[in-house]
Amino acid sequence: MSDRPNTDRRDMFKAAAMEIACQRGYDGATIKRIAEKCGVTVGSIYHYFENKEELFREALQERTFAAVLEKLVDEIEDLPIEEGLFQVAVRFVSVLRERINLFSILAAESLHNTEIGSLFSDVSRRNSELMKSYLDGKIAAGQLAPIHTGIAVQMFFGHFFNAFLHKERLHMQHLPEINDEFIHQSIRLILNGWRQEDIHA
Amino acid sequence: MSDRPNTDRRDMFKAAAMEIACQRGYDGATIKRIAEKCGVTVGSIYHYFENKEELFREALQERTFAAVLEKLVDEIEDLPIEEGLFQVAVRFVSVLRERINLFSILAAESLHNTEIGSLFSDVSRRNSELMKSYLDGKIAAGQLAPIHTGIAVQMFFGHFFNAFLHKERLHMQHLPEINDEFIHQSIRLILNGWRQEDIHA
Amino acid sequence: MSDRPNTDRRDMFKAAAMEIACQRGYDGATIKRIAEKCGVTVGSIYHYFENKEELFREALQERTFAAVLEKLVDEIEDLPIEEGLFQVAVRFVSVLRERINLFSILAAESLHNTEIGSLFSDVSRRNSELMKSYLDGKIAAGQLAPIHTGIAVQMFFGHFFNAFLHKERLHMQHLPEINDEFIHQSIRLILNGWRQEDIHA
Amino acid sequence: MSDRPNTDRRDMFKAAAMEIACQRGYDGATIKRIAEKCGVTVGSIYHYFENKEELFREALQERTFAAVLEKLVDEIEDLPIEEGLFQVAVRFVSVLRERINLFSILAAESLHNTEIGSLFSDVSRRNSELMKSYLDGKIAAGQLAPIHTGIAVQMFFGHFFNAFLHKERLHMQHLPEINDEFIHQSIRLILNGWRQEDIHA
DNA sequence: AATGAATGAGCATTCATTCAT
DNA sequence: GATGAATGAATGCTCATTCAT
Repeated sequence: MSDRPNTDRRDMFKAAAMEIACQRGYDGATIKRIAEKCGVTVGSIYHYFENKEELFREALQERTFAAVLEKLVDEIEDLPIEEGLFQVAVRFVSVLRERINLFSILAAESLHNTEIGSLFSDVSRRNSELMKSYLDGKIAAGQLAPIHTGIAVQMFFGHFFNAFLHKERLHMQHLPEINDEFIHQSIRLILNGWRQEDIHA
Repeated sequence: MSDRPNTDRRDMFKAAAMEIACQRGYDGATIKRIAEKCGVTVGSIYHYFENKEELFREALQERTFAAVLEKLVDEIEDLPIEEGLFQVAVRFVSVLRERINLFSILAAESLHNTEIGSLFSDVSRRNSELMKSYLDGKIAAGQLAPIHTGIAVQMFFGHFFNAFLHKERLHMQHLPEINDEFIHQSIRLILNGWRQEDIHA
Repeated sequence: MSDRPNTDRRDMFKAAAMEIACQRGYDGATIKRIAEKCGVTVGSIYHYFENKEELFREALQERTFAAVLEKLVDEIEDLPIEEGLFQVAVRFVSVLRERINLFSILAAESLHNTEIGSLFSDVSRRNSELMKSYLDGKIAAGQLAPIHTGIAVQMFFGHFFNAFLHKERLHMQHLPEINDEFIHQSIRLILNGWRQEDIHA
Repeated sequence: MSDRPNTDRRDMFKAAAMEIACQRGYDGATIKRIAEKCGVTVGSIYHYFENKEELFREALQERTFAAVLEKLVDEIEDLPIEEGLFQVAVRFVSVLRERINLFSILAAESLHNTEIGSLFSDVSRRNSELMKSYLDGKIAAGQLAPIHTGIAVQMFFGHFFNAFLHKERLHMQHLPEINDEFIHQSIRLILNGWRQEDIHA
């Protein structure tokens, strides 16, 4: 009836692919390992996906942050910026945590896999735009200094993405835990800057 | 003269390994490809390196940023912070640009290669510590607000690393160019914060 | 029907492995040669066996003498010792002859392959124990002198194993043929000893 | 002055080859490993030996038991047989122990290396003949029963060779230690036989 | 005499993919 | 839908041997 039958089965494969690729990389996520994790044979996967690349492209595409951000931007519209940024950061980190698999692969593979690279680029752009328009609104409303929002957004997401990857994926022990306290301090740093005040006076 | 003679040859292999790995990942940088690029046979590489891992470990280890930062920290000691941070950022970006191969592999492989992961972690820690002690000095001197330097350093390097990777490695076209202007604006953003306040008035 | 399906195919590989290893040793029995002998490609063997070691371990394990000896010991219980020992020796030699491949590998590889070595050791122990309990029974029944059965068993199997290997595997032409006459004389030698005494008069 | 210069150096290589081959087999005794053990480079060995086979052939040839046995046979001529056989066995075992390397390789490689096989065969024949003539003398002197000395000699050496290899090379723990007691018991078994008869009364 | 660099063939193993059943 | 068998190419690595220096 449909050309994409048995969605459950496809999803199972995608989930398994993500999980394994997270631990062993794209090359390490062999079709055999994915099949074994799902309790089927190798050939079976080829019944659902043309090839390995299709499996991964689909799995990655349907697991991005942009969808979450879209809703979120509306919800925080009326909060004070500090609170709004906090909400976004919290959700961002929680999505990273949930979908650590996806982002690991995205980060790692996009560096030498054109297709995944452009997918990453698209996701990144959508996020940037949503966030920029939020910040531009705040500037227009006089709640934020007239900063370069392009750079600001990059700094915002980049900071949390980096911090998360290094702490929770690479387990760098010299780094602070990524919790509410960390997020609060980060945002305060972002908002207030590092400069010693009377200096600014 | 040394127990690791014929440094030239070893260097050639390391450079080739970096270059190929940058384009095709660690797994994609096969010994055969490295050998071909150097115009020798596979076995020849094993005359110089115990195995693939040794080749990469050495190549990566001797291409980190920490050495550069060490000298730099002394040089900028007496500059105003804004200028000091600018110098560090400029040098950081220029090293990234020079050694884009290294950092691509580091970023990509450390996610699922324990050895490279811990190497990355070490490098990261050394950088953090150097920069933190610089910032702590500035705080003690009253030139910087008493911020959480751990987070600040992460934000600083993380921002430029991310921006660079996304722009110059992944070629995300919606992002601004990484030039002096970008660095200046980024640092001003960092120092002043985003907040709209009488403070800034 | 079983978790190790397609027994025929597995058996084919094991048989080929034995045959080649007999002629060229364990190291000389490459997977490629085994595959070629079976008319398949290399990868195909790995569909049936985890690795080379598993292939050989299984092949060897199912070709030991202990199983034969187990039955035989019951059958010869009531025969006179000379006849009983003759039966065992005849069967032992005939199994050696049948499975010359196996024993060659066992003998050769166990000297520098731990796994095969311990397999050989196990087989050897099982044989020893079966034979010892047979001899102990005979001693208890007063049909045999109260000898050190451990050494006796070693001497018994050792003699026929050695004689066989040297004559039929290494083709040492100065040695007598291994036939019924040889076995009879060997057993008479074993039972009566070499000593010249009025005893034998 | 000679076409085989620098005997010391050649001997060093042979000894190293034996030692390594004993632990890892003929194939495992690579030229590189032999060179490393001797503190020279690979190419150096080829200065002394045409190839690997020549190195091993020579090493094996000059390390047999026959020379020892030749002298021994004279010395024991006048001892009672039991004592004579004990002396031979003791010396045989001690030579095995000393040259365990050689005999391991001989036993292992002769099974699939024609050249080594025929070398082993020669050594075996020389030993057999010496021992047979000793036994034949004893029979003629009426000190030994008129046994088939060909088989007897095979049994004698075969037993100790087997026992030694299995116990001290393969470390089969269920087997008795190879010591004077073991040798004594073995010889008594050989001389008196196993049969329980009024004969022995 | 010795070195060190190089080679080419070979090895065990893995993998994405195909396809008859 | 699913399986299991098969393939062919590739991978990291090893080895005996050669040879200019």
